[in-house]
Amino acid sequence: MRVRFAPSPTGALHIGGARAALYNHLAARGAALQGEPSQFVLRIEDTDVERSTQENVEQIIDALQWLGIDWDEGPISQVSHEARHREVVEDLLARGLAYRTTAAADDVRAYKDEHGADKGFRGTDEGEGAIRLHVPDGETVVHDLIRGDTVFQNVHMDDPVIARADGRPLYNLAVAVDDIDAQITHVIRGEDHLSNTPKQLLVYAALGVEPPIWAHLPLLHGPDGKKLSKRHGAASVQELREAGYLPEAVINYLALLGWGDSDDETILSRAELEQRFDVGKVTKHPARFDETKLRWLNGKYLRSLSVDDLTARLEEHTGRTGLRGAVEISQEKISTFHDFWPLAGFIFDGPKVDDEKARAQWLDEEGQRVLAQTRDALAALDAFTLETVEQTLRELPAQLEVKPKQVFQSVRVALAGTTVSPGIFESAALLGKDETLRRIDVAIGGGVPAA
RNA sequence: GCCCCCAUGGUGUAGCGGUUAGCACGUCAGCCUUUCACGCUGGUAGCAGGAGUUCGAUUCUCCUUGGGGGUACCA
Repeated sequence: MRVRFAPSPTGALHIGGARAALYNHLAARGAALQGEPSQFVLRIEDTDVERSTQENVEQIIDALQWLGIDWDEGPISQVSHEARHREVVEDLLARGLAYRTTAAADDVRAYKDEHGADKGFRGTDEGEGAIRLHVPDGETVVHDLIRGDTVFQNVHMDDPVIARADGRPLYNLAVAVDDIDAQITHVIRGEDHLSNTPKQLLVYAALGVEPPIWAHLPLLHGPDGKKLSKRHGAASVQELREAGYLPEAVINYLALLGWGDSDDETILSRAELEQRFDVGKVTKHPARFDETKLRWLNGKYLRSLSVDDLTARLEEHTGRTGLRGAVEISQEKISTFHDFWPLAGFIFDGPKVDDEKARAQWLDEEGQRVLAQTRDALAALDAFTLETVEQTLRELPAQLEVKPKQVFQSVRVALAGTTVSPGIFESAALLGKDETLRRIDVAIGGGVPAA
């Protein structure tokens, strides 16, 4: 099995594209597991030289590598096949399978007005103009691993333009020729290509080459059912990465978006996916990309990481260092990298200053009285550890005859500036005795945290 | 307009003629609990509609409706 991923080099790796890449990759790796020689070819090219910039190509490669999708051949990043394409076009012309015509969109419309809206355009050889392929009578059947057979009546098909008047090749010719040359056996791509497949099949037939096995994936939509775009939030892998998701979670989520197994497992490792994935079982209907479940999955993966591993990733993502202690006490409370700083940032940057409500409720007269007592109790500790801090704080409510919540929340607001934080014993222990007492002092002195 | 594809709860899916229609996310309730989470328990919610075929349709066929794609001298 030889499959390829051939995105248009626009720079961003669209989520739908990433899923197509993943499915190709899983199909190849899965087949390899069965002992079948398999290759995954990466081809980033365009008949439009302008768009195929090195920068765009590199962005896609980078996104693919982040996801952990590797390739056996490629990437082919240049418009390197034009000569070959021209050669094929000349051959088709010479054999009378294609012809030149100056007919443009208006002429095609006029033709349909005359012959019927469902009749495909048929031109005559004028010896100049764009090059169109002759569509023969009959029908063209697309055999698809996911959809079964789809029959297209050739009468409905316009003679497709395969090259511009200046000889530069067009997509439908280029993909077919490139896939033939690369000896691709399975073409797994988005459903948006299904309607154009008959045109490509015509090229295969004209060249006398056995076509590959097709598999057209359903498209991805946004949460509202409309085409996925930036206004839905993240629409590309780069944006997902920036939003603080783990590549493992993204892969797992994408694999399950449009494909399901009779097995009910949800959390699947790369190895399990390679083993179980079956293109034939991909759904036929479009799926909505909804970040809610991705967040949940991401949290699952994030919590399963070792503290060291998570710390390293978080330090890379935030550009800060010395995060380990904070990571350790925050891990079970966050589901993406972006949740980390809002939760634990106070440890490094001081208490939050904008939560007036929390301060009003917990640093009022009663709160300050409790904090004063708390401060004394903590100050008396020789060893300021998680155990001693916890023991001390737990004894306070009874001694002061207040509810436990009064003590814990007042301390929390004094240390963090807000009512949401990692465990309070853990936070105090991490801050250390001096800093903990300092923050409590500041809170008692009027509740205004120091800079 | 023309051609093509698709249709199970709010979302992602399992199901492949007979099931109490399963699982996961979400949501709701409860438990746990120093906050927020995590975790656990339980609940809620679905076969788009209409004709057939059949002893029997979520499952097969057709129509309607709805959604999507294609229709460039774009990819």
